[in-house]
Amino acid sequence: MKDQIKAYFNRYVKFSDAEIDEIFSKLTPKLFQKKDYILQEGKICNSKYFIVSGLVRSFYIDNKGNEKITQFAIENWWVTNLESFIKKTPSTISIQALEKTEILIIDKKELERLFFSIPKLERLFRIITENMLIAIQRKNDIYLQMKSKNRYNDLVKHFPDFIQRVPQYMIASYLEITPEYLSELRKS
Amino acid sequence: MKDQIKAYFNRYVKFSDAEIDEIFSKLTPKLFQKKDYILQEGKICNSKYFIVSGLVRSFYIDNKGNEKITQFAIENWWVTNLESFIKKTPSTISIQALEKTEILIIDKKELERLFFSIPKLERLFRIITENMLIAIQRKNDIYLQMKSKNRYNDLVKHFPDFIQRVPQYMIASYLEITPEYLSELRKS
DNA sequence: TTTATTTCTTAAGATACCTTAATCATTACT
DNA sequence: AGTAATGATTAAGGTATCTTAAGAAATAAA
Repeated sequence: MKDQIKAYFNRYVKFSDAEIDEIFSKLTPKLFQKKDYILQEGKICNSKYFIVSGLVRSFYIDNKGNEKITQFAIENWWVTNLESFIKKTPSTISIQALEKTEILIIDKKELERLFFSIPKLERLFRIITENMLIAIQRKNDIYLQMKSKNRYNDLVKHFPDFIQRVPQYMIASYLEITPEYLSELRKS
Repeated sequence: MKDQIKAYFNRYVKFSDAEIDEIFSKLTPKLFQKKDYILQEGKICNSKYFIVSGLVRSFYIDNKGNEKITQFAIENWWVTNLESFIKKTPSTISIQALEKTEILIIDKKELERLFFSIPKLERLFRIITENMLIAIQRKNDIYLQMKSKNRYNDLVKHFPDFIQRVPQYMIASYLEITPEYLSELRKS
C-alpha cells in the first residue's frame, strides 16, 4: 500500500523518502464494507479520503426523496465534501462504499500542519484540486451538449468499469435520468 | 488599483508589501472594450485574468451553432480556461467582455516563477481553486435539483446584478434554456 | 430449493421544454 | 427623426423525459 501512495504522491511533485514517511504517518487506514458510510449527510466533513481500492459514490436525497448520485470514485481518487471540509458546514452529501473499499483518511488539521512542514504538498494539492475542477467542468460541458442517449454512450465508452460494477439504476441517477428511461434508451 | 489588488491578495494569506510589489510587477493591465475578446476559442490559454472592473462571459458554440454561456464573471474574479491553461490544449471556450473591462493578466510562466519565490502564493491559489470548485459544484447541485423556473428565481435572488447588466437571452443561455421559454417563465 | 429482496423492463398518460416563425419593443446609427 | 439592428414576447405544434404502476428477471437469504 505504501508503494501505491508513494507512486501517487510522486506523480506531480517529487518527495524525498523522509517526506513520504512523514505524510504516510498521518494517514489513517480504514476498511469499509459494501454499503458502509464513509461520510453521512448532515455531518461536518473533517477529512479527505484517499481510495486505495474499491468503489464509492457521493449522493444526496432530493426533495422528492430520490437519491441523486453526483460522483463515483475508484482507486487513486480523493473524495470529500469540499464545501463542508473548507467551511465546516454540515455536508450536503453522503459518501458510501459500493464495494469493500480500503481508504486512507487524512484529517484536516493534520493536513494543514503538513502543508507548513512540507510546502511541496501544498503544490500537489493545488494541482489535484485543479484537475478536479477540470474534470467537473468537462462533465458539465458534456451534459450540457448531449442528450441522455449520448451521455450514456459516452459513459459506456469512457468508464466501462462503472457500467459493470454499478447497478443500472445508479447509473441512471448519475446520468440524471430515471431508471425507466435509461431502460428505454438501452433498447434502441 | 494596487490597493484593490493588495486587499484581494491579503484576504486569505498575508503578504508583505515587498511581496505584493513583486506580484504586482508581474501583472499586466489591459483594458477591453465591450465585445472585445479576452480569449478566443481554439487559442491556447497561457494566462489567468483578474477582473479589476467590468463584466465578462465565458461561452462556446455548440454543434447547432448556438452560443452556450458557461460563466459570468465580475470584479475580483479570476477567469481562464483552466484545462487549456494546465494542459496547453486549444481552448474550448471564448472569454468576452460584456462591458468595458479592466483586466490584470498573469502569464503562466511568471506565475510558476512566483510560486517558487513566494510559496504563500501557491497557498492562495490553492484556496482560490478550492473556492471555484465549491462554486461550480453548488451551481451543478442547484441545476440538478431545480426546474428552470426556480433556477431563474435563484439567480434573480443571488445575482440581481447580472439580471440588470446582461441581456435576457444571455441569462437564458446561462440557465440552459431558450430565450423564448425564459420569456414564458417570466410571465407567470 | 424455495422465498424474499433487489434490480430491470414495459407501457400509457402527463409535463417541461424546444422549434419555428411572426410580431412587438428597444436601442443604436445616419 | 427615421431607419436599421438588436432584443423580447407570443403562440402552435413537437419531442425528450418523467410519473405511475405493474410485472419480469436476477440476486440474496433462508
